[in-house]
Amino acid sequence: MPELPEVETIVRAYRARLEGRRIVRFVARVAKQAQPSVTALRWGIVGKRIKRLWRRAKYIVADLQGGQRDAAPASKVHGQTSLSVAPTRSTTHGQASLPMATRDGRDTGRCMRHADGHLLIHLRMSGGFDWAAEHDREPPYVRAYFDLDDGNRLLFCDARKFGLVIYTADFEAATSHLGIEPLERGFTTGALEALLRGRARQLKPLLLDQSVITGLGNIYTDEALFQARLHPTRRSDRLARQEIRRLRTAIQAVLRRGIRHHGTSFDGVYRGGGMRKHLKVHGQAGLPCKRCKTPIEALRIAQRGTYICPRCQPLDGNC
DNA sequence: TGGTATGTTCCAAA
DNA sequence: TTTTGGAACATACC
Repeated sequence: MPELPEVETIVRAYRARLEGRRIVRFVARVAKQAQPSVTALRWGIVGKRIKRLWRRAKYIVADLQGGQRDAAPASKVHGQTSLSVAPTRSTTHGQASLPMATRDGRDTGRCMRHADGHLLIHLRMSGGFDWAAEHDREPPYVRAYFDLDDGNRLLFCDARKFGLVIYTADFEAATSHLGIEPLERGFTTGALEALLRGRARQLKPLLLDQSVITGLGNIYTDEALFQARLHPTRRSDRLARQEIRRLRTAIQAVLRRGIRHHGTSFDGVYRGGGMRKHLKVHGQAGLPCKRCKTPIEALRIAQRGTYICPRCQPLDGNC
């Protein structure tokens, strides 16, 4: 389900009911989906208030604020004796200690617990949110949940278990691998030109690379390349300035259109949006191109199903 | 049964 | 060094 428009849609839908709420309990049922660990995540988020809910790339981000003396239920974490030491008066200036392990696994003893910090959630292939109260019985695939101070329970559902729930005290470091936001001011033709000319890669895998441009996934990449009339295997450093301008415009247009329609429903996992019926090439193999009536072709590029109009998106020449 | 799936990461090969 | 291909992750669906 989730590319930028789907994540943005979820953020907008949940913002009003999450901002200002305090997380009073966190349960993870699949340990590997909680990072850096279930214990560290619980320690980082429980007792804190969600100051702001927003999106960075395909991550749902909750800016956290504060923490209570009894915030982390340390003594209730069985088998974690190192956590049985409750936060001391150091919480008065916003920090407490948390045992941490180094990369090679040694316990360094302690590091600082930040009063604030950030909760990041990545939905990967099949993740999504839900409210417990909206069901008589628990819906399927609940992998984690958050109890809030207003009595509500936010569910993190994820059939394929690829999604991630992350706590970080250093947001900059945690997101330093991410590229430019395509809907922000800085995403100019010049900025895109620099990104494209700086490497010699095929367009489609380059657009899917989150360290270059964030938010595009398989569907919106196909749509953007179609709108820009560019073949997905064109080399990034061989586009004319005019083609780069078209590509920038197309990327922003398809993402904004996706947001406007609340994203794209797909394979029954995500049922939110209506963008599906506005797709022009993705998943349309054999159907006539909306622009020139040529049948849409299905290709395999970078191991991803890829859809193009062979006439509108020629490998060389112009449409 | 086999192929495919909206994402990401890691490793090997070119 | 950079880029590409393949596999892996876990599960559902056609």
